[in-house]
Amino acid sequence: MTVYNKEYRELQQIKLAVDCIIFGFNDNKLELLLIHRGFEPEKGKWSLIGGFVGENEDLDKAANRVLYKLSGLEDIYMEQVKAFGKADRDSSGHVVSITYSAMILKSEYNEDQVSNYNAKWFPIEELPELVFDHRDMVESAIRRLRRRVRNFPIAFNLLPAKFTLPQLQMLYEGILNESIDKRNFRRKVLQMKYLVRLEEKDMSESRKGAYFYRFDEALYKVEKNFNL
Amino acid sequence: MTVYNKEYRELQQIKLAVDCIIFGFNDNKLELLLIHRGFEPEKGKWSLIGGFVGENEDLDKAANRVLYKLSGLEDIYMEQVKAFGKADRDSSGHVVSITYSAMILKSEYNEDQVSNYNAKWFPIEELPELVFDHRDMVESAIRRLRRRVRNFPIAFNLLPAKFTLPQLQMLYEGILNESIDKRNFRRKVLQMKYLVRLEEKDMSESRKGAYFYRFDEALYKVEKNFNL
DNA sequence: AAAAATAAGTGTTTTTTATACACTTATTAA
DNA sequence: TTAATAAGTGTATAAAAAACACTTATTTTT
Repeated sequence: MTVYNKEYRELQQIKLAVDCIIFGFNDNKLELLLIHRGFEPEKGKWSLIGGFVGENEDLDKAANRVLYKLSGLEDIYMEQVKAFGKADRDSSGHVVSITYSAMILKSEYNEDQVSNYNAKWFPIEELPELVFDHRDMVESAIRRLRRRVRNFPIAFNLLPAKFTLPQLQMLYEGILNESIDKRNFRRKVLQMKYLVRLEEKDMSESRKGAYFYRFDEALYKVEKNFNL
Repeated sequence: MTVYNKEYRELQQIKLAVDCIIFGFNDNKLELLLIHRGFEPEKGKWSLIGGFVGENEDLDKAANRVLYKLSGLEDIYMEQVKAFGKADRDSSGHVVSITYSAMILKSEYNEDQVSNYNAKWFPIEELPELVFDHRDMVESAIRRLRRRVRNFPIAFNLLPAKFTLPQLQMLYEGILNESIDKRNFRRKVLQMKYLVRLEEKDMSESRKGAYFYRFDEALYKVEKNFNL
Protein backbone atom coordinates (compact mmCIF):
# COMPACT_ATOMS: atom_id res chain seq x y z
CA MET A 1 0.00 0.00 0.00
CA THR A 2 1.57 3.20 -1.10
CA VAL A 3 0.97 6.37 0.80
CA TYR A 4 1.93 8.78 -1.92
CA ASN A 5 -0.74 8.02 -4.43
CA LYS A 6 0.53 8.03 -8.00
CA GLU A 7 -2.77 9.07 -9.47
CA TYR A 8 -2.73 12.40 -7.71
CA ARG A 9 0.67 13.19 -9.06
CA GLU A 10 -0.37 12.96 -12.64
CA LEU A 11 -3.53 14.98 -12.22
CA GLN A 12 -2.30 17.69 -9.95
CA GLN A 13 -2.59 21.14 -11.48
CA ILE A 14 -1.80 23.10 -8.36
CA LYS A 15 0.56 26.01 -8.82
CA LEU A 16 3.12 26.99 -6.26
CA ALA A 17 4.02 30.59 -5.56
CA VAL A 18 5.96 32.62 -3.05
CA ASP A 19 4.89 36.00 -1.69
CA CYS A 20 7.31 38.31 0.08
CA ILE A 21 6.29 40.55 2.93
CA ILE A 22 8.95 43.20 2.73
CA PHE A 23 9.42 45.32 5.81
CA GLY A 24 11.16 48.65 5.90
CA PHE A 25 11.47 51.32 8.53
CA ASN A 26 10.98 54.98 7.88
CA ASP A 27 9.83 58.03 9.77
CA ASN A 28 9.66 55.92 12.93
CA LYS A 29 7.12 53.65 11.37
CA LEU A 30 7.23 50.11 10.14
CA GLU A 31 6.45 50.03 6.44
CA LEU A 32 5.60 47.45 3.85
CA LEU A 33 6.47 47.38 0.17
CA LEU A 34 3.49 46.73 -2.09
CA ILE A 35 2.97 46.76 -5.82
CA HIS A 36 0.03 48.15 -7.67
CA ARG A 37 -1.81 45.54 -9.65
CA GLY A 38 -2.49 46.83 -13.12
CA PHE A 39 -4.37 43.87 -14.50
CA GLU A 40 -7.43 41.76 -13.86
CA PRO A 41 -8.55 40.12 -11.70
CA GLU A 42 -8.42 42.52 -8.79
CA LYS A 43 -7.02 45.26 -10.97
CA GLY A 44 -6.29 48.42 -9.04
CA LYS A 45 -5.73 46.73 -5.72
CA TRP A 46 -2.35 46.36 -4.14
CA SER A 47 -0.44 43.16 -3.81
CA LEU A 48 2.52 41.60 -2.12
CA ILE A 49 5.55 40.93 -4.20
CA GLY A 50 5.25 37.40 -5.43
CA GLY A 51 5.94 34.99 -8.19
CA PHE A 52 5.79 31.37 -9.15
CA VAL A 53 8.38 28.90 -8.03
CA GLY A 54 10.60 27.72 -10.85
CA GLU A 55 11.15 24.21 -12.06
CA ASN A 56 13.80 22.62 -9.84
CA GLU A 57 14.16 25.80 -7.87
CA ASP A 58 14.46 25.67 -4.10
CA LEU A 59 11.66 27.47 -2.34
CA ASP A 60 14.07 29.74 -0.49
CA LYS A 61 15.83 30.54 -3.73
CA ALA A 62 12.53 31.40 -5.36
CA ALA A 63 11.75 33.86 -2.61
CA ASN A 64 15.16 35.45 -3.01
CA ARG A 65 14.86 35.61 -6.76
CA VAL A 66 11.50 37.33 -6.54
CA LEU A 67 12.81 39.77 -3.98
CA TYR A 68 15.86 40.51 -6.08
CA LYS A 69 13.85 41.11 -9.20
CA LEU A 70 11.71 43.64 -7.44
CA SER A 71 14.10 45.39 -5.12
CA GLY A 72 17.51 44.73 -6.61
CA LEU A 73 18.60 43.51 -3.20
CA GLU A 74 20.57 40.37 -2.53
CA ASP A 75 21.64 38.62 0.67
CA ILE A 76 18.59 39.77 2.50
CA TYR A 77 17.49 38.19 5.71
CA MET A 78 14.34 36.24 4.92
CA GLU A 79 12.25 33.86 6.94
CA GLN A 80 9.52 31.58 5.83
CA VAL A 81 6.26 32.59 7.48
CA LYS A 82 3.65 30.07 6.44
CA ALA A 83 1.86 28.42 3.58
CA PHE A 84 -1.52 29.71 2.46
CA GLY A 85 -3.45 26.95 0.87
CA LYS A 86 -7.17 27.56 0.64
CA ALA A 87 -8.10 26.11 -2.75
CA ASP A 88 -10.06 29.24 -3.70
CA ARG A 89 -7.68 31.84 -2.32
CA ASP A 90 -6.59 32.99 -5.77
CA SER A 91 -9.46 33.58 -8.16
CA SER A 92 -7.32 32.55 -11.12
CA GLY A 93 -6.98 28.95 -10.02
CA HIS A 94 -5.56 26.69 -7.39
CA VAL A 95 -2.40 28.45 -6.26
CA VAL A 96 -0.71 27.63 -2.99
CA SER A 97 1.56 30.37 -1.77
CA ILE A 98 4.37 30.24 0.74
CA THR A 99 5.04 33.57 2.39
CA TYR A 100 8.46 34.86 3.31
CA SER A 101 9.25 37.94 5.29
CA ALA A 102 12.18 40.11 4.36
CA MET A 103 13.64 43.08 6.15
CA ILE A 104 15.35 45.64 4.05
CA LEU A 105 17.14 48.89 4.61
CA LYS A 106 15.24 51.36 2.55
CA SER A 107 18.26 53.54 1.97
CA GLU A 108 20.09 50.68 0.27
CA TYR A 109 17.57 49.42 -2.15
CA ASN A 110 17.23 50.62 -5.67
CA GLU A 111 14.35 53.08 -5.92
CA ASP A 112 14.46 53.22 -9.70
CA GLN A 113 14.24 49.51 -10.11
CA VAL A 114 11.38 49.35 -7.69
CA SER A 115 9.45 52.08 -9.39
CA ASN A 116 9.36 49.99 -12.57
CA TYR A 117 7.04 47.72 -10.74
CA ASN A 118 4.71 50.39 -9.45
CA ALA A 119 5.96 49.60 -6.00
CA LYS A 120 5.26 51.80 -3.06
CA TRP A 121 5.92 51.81 0.66
CA PHE A 122 3.00 51.96 3.06
CA PRO A 123 3.06 52.35 6.83
CA ILE A 124 1.58 49.16 8.24
CA GLU A 125 -1.20 51.10 9.91
CA GLU A 126 -2.30 52.57 6.59
CA LEU A 127 -2.38 49.71 4.14
CA PRO A 128 -4.56 49.95 1.06
CA GLU A 129 -6.92 47.22 -0.04
CA LEU A 130 -4.96 44.10 -0.90
CA VAL A 131 -5.70 41.31 -3.35
CA PHE A 132 -6.82 37.83 -2.40
CA ASP A 133 -5.72 36.84 1.10
CA HIS A 134 -2.71 39.13 1.15
CA ARG A 135 -4.07 41.02 4.13
CA ASP A 136 -4.02 37.78 6.14
CA MET A 137 -0.51 37.15 4.96
CA VAL A 138 0.61 40.55 6.15
CA GLU A 139 -1.04 40.12 9.51
CA SER A 140 0.55 36.77 10.14
CA ALA A 141 3.95 38.12 9.13
CA ILE A 142 3.59 41.07 11.49
CA ARG A 143 2.60 38.79 14.35
CA ARG A 144 5.58 36.63 13.63
CA LEU A 145 7.90 39.62 13.42
CA ARG A 146 6.66 40.96 16.76
CA ARG A 147 7.24 37.61 18.36
CA ARG A 148 10.69 37.05 16.93
CA VAL A 149 12.06 40.53 17.30
CA ARG A 150 12.10 40.12 21.08
CA ASN A 151 14.23 37.02 21.06
CA PHE A 152 16.46 37.31 18.05
CA PRO A 153 18.64 40.12 16.78
CA ILE A 154 16.79 40.47 13.52
CA ALA A 155 15.58 44.05 13.74
CA PHE A 156 19.11 45.25 12.96
CA ASN A 157 18.39 44.35 9.36
CA LEU A 158 16.18 47.40 9.24
CA LEU A 159 18.91 49.76 10.39
CA PRO A 160 22.26 50.82 8.92
CA ALA A 161 25.37 49.07 10.20
CA LYS A 162 25.96 52.00 12.53
CA PHE A 163 22.93 53.05 14.53
CA THR A 164 22.19 54.89 17.74
CA LEU A 165 20.26 53.64 20.72
CA PRO A 166 17.47 56.19 20.29
CA GLN A 167 17.13 54.91 16.73
CA LEU A 168 17.01 51.31 17.88
CA GLN A 169 14.45 52.11 20.51
CA MET A 170 12.24 53.91 18.04
CA LEU A 171 12.50 50.92 15.73
CA TYR A 172 11.31 48.62 18.49
CA GLU A 173 8.53 50.98 19.39
CA GLY A 174 7.51 51.06 15.76
CA ILE A 175 7.54 47.31 15.33
CA LEU A 176 5.80 46.53 18.60
CA ASN A 177 3.52 49.53 18.39
CA GLU A 178 4.03 50.40 22.04
CA SER A 179 6.23 52.81 23.93
CA ILE A 180 9.18 51.50 25.87
CA ASP A 181 10.90 52.94 28.92
CA LYS A 182 14.21 54.41 27.83
CA ARG A 183 16.20 53.36 30.89
CA ASN A 184 14.94 49.79 30.93
CA PHE A 185 15.51 49.48 27.22
CA ARG A 186 19.04 50.79 27.38
CA ARG A 187 19.95 48.63 30.35
CA LYS A 188 18.92 45.52 28.43
CA VAL A 189 20.78 46.60 25.31
CA LEU A 190 23.95 47.45 27.17
CA GLN A 191 24.21 44.09 28.84
CA MET A 192 24.41 42.45 25.44
CA LYS A 193 28.12 42.53 24.85
CA TYR A 194 27.79 42.14 21.10
CA LEU A 195 26.20 45.55 20.79
CA VAL A 196 29.36 47.59 20.80
CA ARG A 197 29.60 51.33 21.18
CA LEU A 198 31.73 53.21 18.69
CA GLU A 199 33.66 56.38 19.48
CA GLU A 200 31.78 58.25 16.82
CA LYS A 201 28.59 60.14 17.52
CA ASP A 202 25.60 60.90 15.37
CA MET A 203 25.28 64.69 15.58
CA SER A 204 22.41 64.95 13.12
CA GLU A 205 19.53 64.31 15.46
CA SER A 206 20.43 66.23 18.58
CA ARG A 207 22.77 68.87 19.97
CA LYS A 208 24.38 66.50 22.40
CA GLY A 209 24.80 63.74 19.83
CA ALA A 210 24.16 60.04 20.32
CA TYR A 211 26.83 57.39 20.23
CA PHE A 212 26.79 54.99 17.32
CA TYR A 213 26.63 51.29 18.05
CA ARG A 214 27.06 48.27 15.86
CA PHE A 215 25.91 44.69 16.07
CA ASP A 216 28.89 42.35 16.23
CA GLU A 217 27.92 39.11 14.51
CA ALA A 218 30.96 37.20 15.74
CA LEU A 219 30.45 38.18 19.37
CA TYR A 220 26.79 37.27 19.11
CA LYS A 221 27.66 33.76 18.00
CA VAL A 222 29.55 33.25 21.24
CA GLU A 223 26.80 34.42 23.57
CA LYS A 224 23.48 34.00 21.86
CA ASN A 225 21.15 35.36 24.48
CA PHE A 226 18.98 38.08 23.14
CA ASN A 227 16.09 39.60 24.95
CA LEU A 228 14.37 42.91 24.43
CA MET B 1 4.38 44.54 -15.95
CA THR B 2 2.90 41.47 -14.37
CA VAL B 3 4.50 39.99 -11.35
CA TYR B 4 3.04 36.55 -11.60
CA ASN B 5 4.64 35.34 -14.77
CA LYS B 6 2.32 33.36 -17.00
CA GLU B 7 5.06 31.30 -18.51
CA TYR B 8 5.96 29.69 -15.24
CA ARG B 9 2.40 28.66 -14.67
CA GLU B 10 2.20 26.58 -17.78
CA LEU B 11 5.51 24.87 -17.29
CA GLN B 12 5.41 24.21 -13.62
CA GLN B 13 5.63 20.53 -12.77
CA ILE B 14 6.06 20.90 -9.05
CA LYS B 15 4.01 18.56 -6.92
CA LEU B 16 2.52 19.57 -3.62
CA ALA B 17 2.25 17.22 -0.69
CA VAL B 18 1.45 17.29 3.00
CA ASP B 19 3.24 15.28 5.66
CA CYS B 20 1.77 14.74 9.09
CA ILE B 21 3.86 14.54 12.21
CA ILE B 22 1.57 12.61 14.49
CA PHE B 23 2.34 12.78 18.17
CA GLY B 24 1.04 10.39 20.75
CA PHE B 25 1.88 9.83 24.38
CA ASN B 26 2.51 6.46 25.92
CA ASP B 27 4.47 4.99 28.76
CA ASN B 28 5.42 8.53 29.79
CA LYS B 29 7.11 9.13 26.49
CA LEU B 30 6.26 11.24 23.52
CA GLU B 31 5.80 9.04 20.48
CA LEU B 32 5.52 9.48 16.77
CA LEU B 33 3.52 7.45 14.27
CA LEU B 34 5.55 6.32 11.27
CA ILE B 35 4.87 4.04 8.36
CA HIS B 36 7.17 1.50 6.87
CA ARG B 37 8.01 2.20 3.28
CA GLY B 38 7.67 -0.95 1.25
CA PHE B 39 8.70 0.41 -2.11
CA GLU B 40 11.55 2.14 -3.89
CA PRO B 41 13.12 4.58 -3.59
CA GLU B 42 14.20 4.41 0.02
CA LYS B 43 12.46 1.06 0.47
CA GLY B 44 12.71 -0.25 4.01
CA LYS B 45 13.07 3.12 5.63
CA TRP B 46 10.36 4.74 7.69
CA SER B 47 8.33 7.71 6.64
CA LEU B 48 5.91 10.28 7.91
CA ILE B 49 2.32 9.93 6.94
CA GLY B 50 1.87 11.98 3.84
CA GLY B 51 0.09 12.36 0.58
CA PHE B 52 -0.45 14.66 -2.33
CA VAL B 53 -2.80 17.57 -2.14
CA GLY B 54 -5.90 17.08 -4.22
CA GLU B 55 -7.19 19.23 -7.03
CA ASN B 56 -9.14 22.10 -5.48
CA GLU B 57 -8.53 20.77 -2.04
CA ASP B 58 -7.64 23.13 0.79
CA LEU B 59 -4.24 22.44 2.27
CA ASP B 60 -5.70 22.00 5.76
CA LYS B 61 -8.28 19.63 4.38
CA ALA B 62 -5.61 17.62 2.64
CA ALA B 63 -3.74 17.19 5.89
CA ASN B 64 -6.90 16.07 7.61
CA ARG B 65 -7.79 13.69 4.84
CA VAL B 66 -4.39 12.07 4.96
CA LEU B 67 -4.55 11.80 8.72
CA TYR B 68 -8.04 10.31 8.56
CA LYS B 69 -7.05 7.75 5.98
CA LEU B 70 -4.21 6.52 8.11
CA SER B 71 -5.54 6.77 11.60
CA GLY B 72 -9.31 6.81 11.19
CA LEU B 73 -9.35 9.94 13.33
CA GLU B 74 -11.36 13.04 12.57
CA ASP B 75 -11.55 16.47 14.23
CA ILE B 76 -7.97 16.30 15.34
CA TYR B 77 -6.08 19.36 16.42
CA MET B 78 -3.52 20.07 13.68
CA GLU B 79 -1.16 22.92 13.13
CA GLN B 80 0.83 23.78 10.08
CA VAL B 81 4.52 23.57 10.86
CA LYS B 82 6.38 24.69 7.77
CA ALA B 83 6.98 24.12 4.11
CA PHE B 84 9.93 22.04 2.98
CA GLY B 85 10.96 23.12 -0.44
CA LYS B 86 14.45 22.09 -1.45
CA ALA B 87 14.08 21.12 -5.10
CA ASP B 88 15.98 17.85 -4.58
CA ARG B 89 14.46 16.85 -1.26
CA ASP B 90 12.46 14.02 -2.79
CA SER B 91 14.45 11.80 -5.12
CA SER B 92 11.38 11.10 -7.26
CA GLY B 93 11.05 14.69 -8.45
CA HIS B 94 10.31 18.21 -7.39
CA VAL B 95 7.88 17.82 -4.49
CA VAL B 96 7.24 20.58 -2.03
CA SER B 97 5.77 19.35 1.21
CA ILE B 98 3.91 21.25 3.89
CA THR B 99 4.14 19.64 7.30
CA TYR B 100 1.35 19.54 9.83
CA SER B 101 1.56 18.33 13.36
CA ALA B 102 -1.26 16.41 14.90
CA MET B 103 -1.74 15.25 18.44
CA ILE B 104 -3.79 12.17 18.94
CA LEU B 105 -4.98 10.14 21.84
CA LYS B 106 -3.60 6.70 21.19
CA SER B 107 -6.44 4.98 23.01
CA GLU B 108 -8.97 6.45 20.62
CA TYR B 109 -7.50 5.71 17.27
CA ASN B 110 -8.15 2.64 15.27
CA GLU B 111 -5.27 0.22 15.66
CA ASP B 112 -6.54 -2.13 12.98
CA GLN B 113 -6.83 0.56 10.37
CA VAL B 114 -3.36 1.78 11.17
CA SER B 115 -1.82 -1.63 10.92
CA ASN B 116 -3.00 -1.85 7.32
CA TYR B 117 -0.46 0.83 6.56
CA ASN B 118 2.43 -0.82 8.36
CA ALA B 119 2.28 1.99 10.83
CA LYS B 120 4.11 1.88 14.11
CA TRP B 121 4.66 4.15 17.07
CA PHE B 122 8.19 5.11 18.03
CA PRO B 123 9.37 7.04 21.08
CA ILE B 124 10.89 10.24 19.77
CA GLU B 125 14.24 9.36 21.27
CA GLU B 126 14.37 6.11 19.32
CA LEU B 127 13.37 6.94 15.78
CA PRO B 128 14.48 4.68 12.95
CA GLU B 129 16.07 5.97 9.78
CA LEU B 130 13.61 8.18 7.91
CA VAL B 131 13.24 8.87 4.20
CA PHE B 132 14.24 12.10 2.50
CA ASP B 133 14.20 15.08 4.86
CA HIS B 134 11.62 13.61 7.21
CA ARG B 135 14.05 13.71 10.08
CA ASP B 136 14.32 17.49 9.69
CA MET B 137 10.57 17.70 9.56
CA VAL B 138 10.25 15.79 12.78
CA GLU B 139 12.84 17.92 14.51
CA SER B 140 11.20 21.17 13.52
CA ALA B 141 7.83 19.87 14.63
CA ILE B 142 9.21 18.85 18.01
CA ARG B 143 10.84 22.25 18.47
CA ARG B 144 7.57 23.90 17.62
CA LEU B 145 5.64 21.64 19.96
CA ARG B 146 8.01 22.38 22.84
CA ARG B 147 7.65 26.08 22.22
CA ARG B 148 3.89 26.09 21.92
CA VAL B 149 3.10 23.67 24.69
CA ARG B 150 4.24 26.23 27.25
CA ASN B 151 1.92 28.97 26.07
CA PHE B 152 -1.13 27.24 24.72
CA PRO B 153 -3.32 24.51 26.14
CA ILE B 154 -2.60 22.08 23.33
CA ALA B 155 -1.06 19.20 25.24
CA PHE B 156 -4.51 18.22 26.50
CA ASN B 157 -5.08 16.73 23.08
CA LEU B 158 -2.73 13.96 24.10
CA LEU B 159 -4.73 13.10 27.20
CA PRO B 160 -8.23 11.78 27.78
CA ALA B 161 -10.92 14.32 28.68
CA LYS B 162 -10.44 13.43 32.32
CA PHE B 163 -6.86 13.38 33.48
CA THR B 164 -4.95 13.71 36.71
CA LEU B 165 -2.28 16.23 37.57
CA PRO B 166 0.44 13.59 37.89
CA GLN B 167 -0.52 12.48 34.37
CA LEU B 168 -0.36 16.02 33.07
CA GLN B 169 2.99 16.62 34.69
CA MET B 170 4.43 13.45 33.22
CA LEU B 171 3.16 14.52 29.83
CA TYR B 172 4.96 17.84 30.13
CA GLU B 173 8.10 16.14 31.32
CA GLY B 174 7.89 13.82 28.35
CA ILE B 175 7.37 16.57 25.84
CA LEU B 176 9.97 18.92 27.24
CA ASN B 177 12.35 16.11 28.14
CA GLU B 178 13.13 17.61 31.52
CA SER B 179 11.90 17.06 35.04
CA ILE B 180 9.63 19.60 36.64
CA ASP B 181 9.14 20.44 40.31
CA LYS B 182 5.80 19.03 41.39
CA ARG B 183 4.81 21.89 43.69
CA ASN B 184 5.69 24.61 41.22
CA PHE B 185 3.93 22.77 38.44
CA ARG B 186 0.75 22.27 40.43
CA ARG B 187 0.68 25.86 41.63
CA LYS B 188 0.72 27.08 38.04
CA VAL B 189 -1.93 24.62 36.94
CA LEU B 190 -4.24 25.43 39.84
CA GLN B 191 -4.25 29.12 39.15
CA MET B 192 -5.71 28.46 35.72
CA LYS B 193 -9.40 28.49 36.51
CA TYR B 194 -10.33 26.60 33.39
CA LEU B 195 -8.62 23.47 34.67
CA VAL B 196 -11.39 22.25 36.89
CA ARG B 197 -11.16 19.51 39.45
CA LEU B 198 -13.79 16.81 39.40
CA GLU B 199 -15.06 14.98 42.46
CA GLU B 200 -13.97 11.67 41.01
CA LYS B 201 -10.55 10.19 41.66
CA ASP B 202 -8.37 7.94 39.57
CA MET B 203 -7.66 5.01 41.88
CA SER B 204 -5.75 2.98 39.31
CA GLU B 205 -2.32 4.50 39.75
CA SER B 206 -2.03 4.90 43.50
CA ARG B 207 -3.59 3.92 46.78
CA LYS B 208 -4.50 7.44 47.72
CA GLY B 209 -5.96 8.19 44.33
CA ALA B 210 -5.51 11.35 42.28
CA TYR B 211 -8.30 13.77 41.48
CA PHE B 212 -9.41 13.95 37.88
CA TYR B 213 -9.36 17.32 36.18
CA ARG B 214 -10.77 18.50 32.91
CA PHE B 215 -9.93 21.37 30.58
CA ASP B 216 -12.92 23.69 30.26
CA GLU B 217 -12.88 25.13 26.75
CA ALA B 218 -15.52 27.78 27.49
CA LEU B 219 -13.77 29.07 30.60
CA TYR B 220 -10.48 29.19 28.72
CA LYS B 221 -12.00 31.44 26.08
CA VAL B 222 -12.78 33.99 28.78
CA GLU B 223 -9.33 34.09 30.33
CA LYS B 224 -6.79 33.00 27.78
CA ASN B 225 -3.62 33.16 29.77
CA PHE B 226 -1.76 29.92 29.72
CA ASN B 227 1.71 29.41 31.05
CA LEU B 228 3.47 26.25 32.09
C1' DA C 1 28.34 86.03 27.23
C1' DA C 2 24.37 84.17 29.36
C1' DA C 3 20.19 81.75 29.06
C1' DA C 4 17.06 78.75 26.87
C1' DA C 5 16.10 74.76 24.36
C1' DT C 6 16.75 69.96 23.04
C1' DA C 7 17.61 65.24 23.01
C1' DA C 8 21.07 61.88 25.27
C1' DG C 9 22.30 59.65 29.06
C1' DT C 10 22.07 57.67 33.85
C1' DG C 11 20.24 54.33 39.10
C1' DT C 12 17.27 52.86 42.40
C1' DT C 13 13.04 50.92 44.25
C1' DT C 14 9.06 48.01 43.78
C1' DT C 15 6.59 44.33 41.87
C1' DT C 16 6.21 40.15 39.67
C1' DT C 17 7.69 35.77 38.38
C1' DA C 18 10.62 31.70 38.76
C1' DT C 19 13.10 28.50 41.45
C1' DA C 20 14.48 25.60 45.24
C1' DC C 21 13.25 22.68 48.72
C1' DA C 22 10.67 18.40 52.55
C1' DC C 23 7.03 16.81 55.02
C1' DT C 24 2.00 15.07 55.63
C1' DT C 25 -2.01 12.42 53.98
C1' DA C 26 -5.02 8.83 52.22
C1' DT C 27 -5.30 4.29 51.11
C1' DT C 28 -4.15 -0.56 50.36
C1' DA C 29 -1.51 -4.71 51.05
C1' DA C 30 1.23 -7.30 53.98
C1' DT D 1 -1.08 -2.70 62.99
C1' DT D 2 2.10 -1.17 60.24
C1' DA D 3 4.61 -0.72 56.03
C1' DA D 4 4.51 0.92 51.56
C1' DT D 5 3.15 4.12 47.89
C1' DA D 6 1.98 7.99 45.30
C1' DA D 7 -0.83 12.40 46.08
C1' DG D 8 -0.94 16.55 47.94
C1' DT D 9 0.65 20.89 50.27
C1' DG D 10 3.65 26.13 51.63
C1' DT D 11 7.42 29.11 52.22
C1' DA D 12 11.64 31.40 51.37
C1' DT D 13 15.02 33.02 47.97
C1' DA D 14 16.56 34.64 43.60
C1' DA D 15 15.92 36.64 39.25
C1' DA D 16 13.57 39.46 36.01
C1' DA D 17 10.48 43.17 34.76
C1' DA D 18 8.45 47.53 35.51
C1' DA D 19 8.01 52.08 37.31
C1' DC D 20 9.93 56.35 37.89
C1' DA D 21 12.96 61.91 37.30
C1' DC D 22 16.92 64.27 37.04
C1' DT D 23 21.63 65.63 34.88
C1' DT D 24 24.56 66.44 30.83
C1' DA D 25 26.37 68.05 26.45
C1' DT D 26 25.67 70.99 22.91
C1' DT D 27 23.56 74.54 19.95
C1' DT D 28 20.63 78.45 19.23
C1' DT D 29 18.75 82.56 20.78
C1' DT D 30 18.83 86.76 23.23
